[in-house]
Amino acid sequence: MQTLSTEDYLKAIYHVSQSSSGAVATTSIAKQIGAKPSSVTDMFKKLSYQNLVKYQKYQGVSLTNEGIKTALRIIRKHRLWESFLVSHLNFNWDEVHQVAEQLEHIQSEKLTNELERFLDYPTHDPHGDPIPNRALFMKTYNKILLTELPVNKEGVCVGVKDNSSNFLRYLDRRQIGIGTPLQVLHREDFDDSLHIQAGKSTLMITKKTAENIYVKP
Amino acid sequence: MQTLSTEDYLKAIYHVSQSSSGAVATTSIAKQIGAKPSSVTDMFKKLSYQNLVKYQKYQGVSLTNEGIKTALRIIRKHRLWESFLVSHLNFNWDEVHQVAEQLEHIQSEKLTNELERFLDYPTHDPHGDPIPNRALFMKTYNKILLTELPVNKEGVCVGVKDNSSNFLRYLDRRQIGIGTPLQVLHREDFDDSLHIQAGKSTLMITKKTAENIYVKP
DNA sequence: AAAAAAATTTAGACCTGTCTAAATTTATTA
DNA sequence: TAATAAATTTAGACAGGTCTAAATTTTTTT
Repeated sequence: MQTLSTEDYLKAIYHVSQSSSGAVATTSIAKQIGAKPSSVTDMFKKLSYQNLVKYQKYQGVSLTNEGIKTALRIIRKHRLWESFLVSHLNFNWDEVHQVAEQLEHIQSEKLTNELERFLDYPTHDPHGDPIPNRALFMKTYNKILLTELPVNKEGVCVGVKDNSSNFLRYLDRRQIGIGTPLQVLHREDFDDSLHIQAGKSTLMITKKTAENIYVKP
Repeated sequence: MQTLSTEDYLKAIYHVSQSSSGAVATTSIAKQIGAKPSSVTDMFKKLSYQNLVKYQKYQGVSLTNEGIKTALRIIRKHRLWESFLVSHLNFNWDEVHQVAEQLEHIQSEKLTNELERFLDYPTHDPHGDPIPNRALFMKTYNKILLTELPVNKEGVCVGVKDNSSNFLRYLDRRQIGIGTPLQVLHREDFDDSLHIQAGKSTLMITKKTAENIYVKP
């Protein structure tokens, strides 16, 4: 049984390790958690003692199998709750994160599994991220960044990289969401901006925006 | 903004003060919370410093208006979540308490209010306890203990005093629940046991059982 | 490869909430 | 009412998680 804090660290380590290769550095977790590197070192030692991470001084950490399982259990809960908030409690996709950060720590297998059933076994959360099932397995389809979609090839928005409220609300205003058909009409060499077809409207987006949208070709 | 612990204490103080008159004693809270009296004293000082309770050395505590409001906000969440667990997640009324103890600490007004809307503004939880509304007001109808119901007078079960799993499952087996029509057919002088009509069946219950069932005449 | 910069760890401190053991106050009983 | 019992508080300690400041190691740059 983990404390709130160890759960937060395991999740952070999992996420950082997904988006980079090799061991996870102290500083990267400090940034993610919002703590000082010295605090992170302390926690690395505790997690190592519990066999949730492999830790070598000055070399960062990597999750053990047990650590991965614990992280996935938390991510499962986080994403199920996000789905619930959007589908039944009138939350917008930019509002769910903060609340799900709290709900993900609730300990009750029955609650988690019944919530999953109630939601009819969703496979993806409101941001397009896959939800681990009861066996902690998740289906990840091969998605690419919108910047990598060849010109004129048709795709569908299946996720976002940046989950900030700012970005998500910006997408709302542009009427881009999960499931929106996307197509790159023209790539501007000068500043890498893109002219795209999004649903029924055409619009211009910057490289930075395109780098945060996942599409399935 | 309160910590988990202060919220637990406020709720405990509220409950104890409801079922007894005058100031709330250190020991009674120690029992309720499962902590040592010395710890309770420490917490009383902290709560007093925050103006959530009035505290006089050796004289126990009483909630301030602010303390009452905070306690009711937690009780509101607790009872809404219990209702949700029973009505949508297949929990039995004896299983909800432990999980609701966790969920009641989630901080999000929107979540609470949307949950209330989703449940269609319930006024009572699965144990018959009233749910404070958004303004923290709750309807309490005048209920009496089954022991106080005159012989042959018809009543309806509207709540239970003992919320333990043991007792609730016992009632399940006897097919007594919220809404069940109850009538005392005969009171046995020898041991105060009662012959009662419960729905369509007649059965015998002890005084101790009857003392934990609330009825509306 | 030496010097400088960046990352990481250690040492010592603090805060919250808890505990035990001892001291004090209040309540009960003889 | 004096003695005893019960309740309460104080004092000092500890564990978890955090911090700052200083020391150490690794990485980068010249």
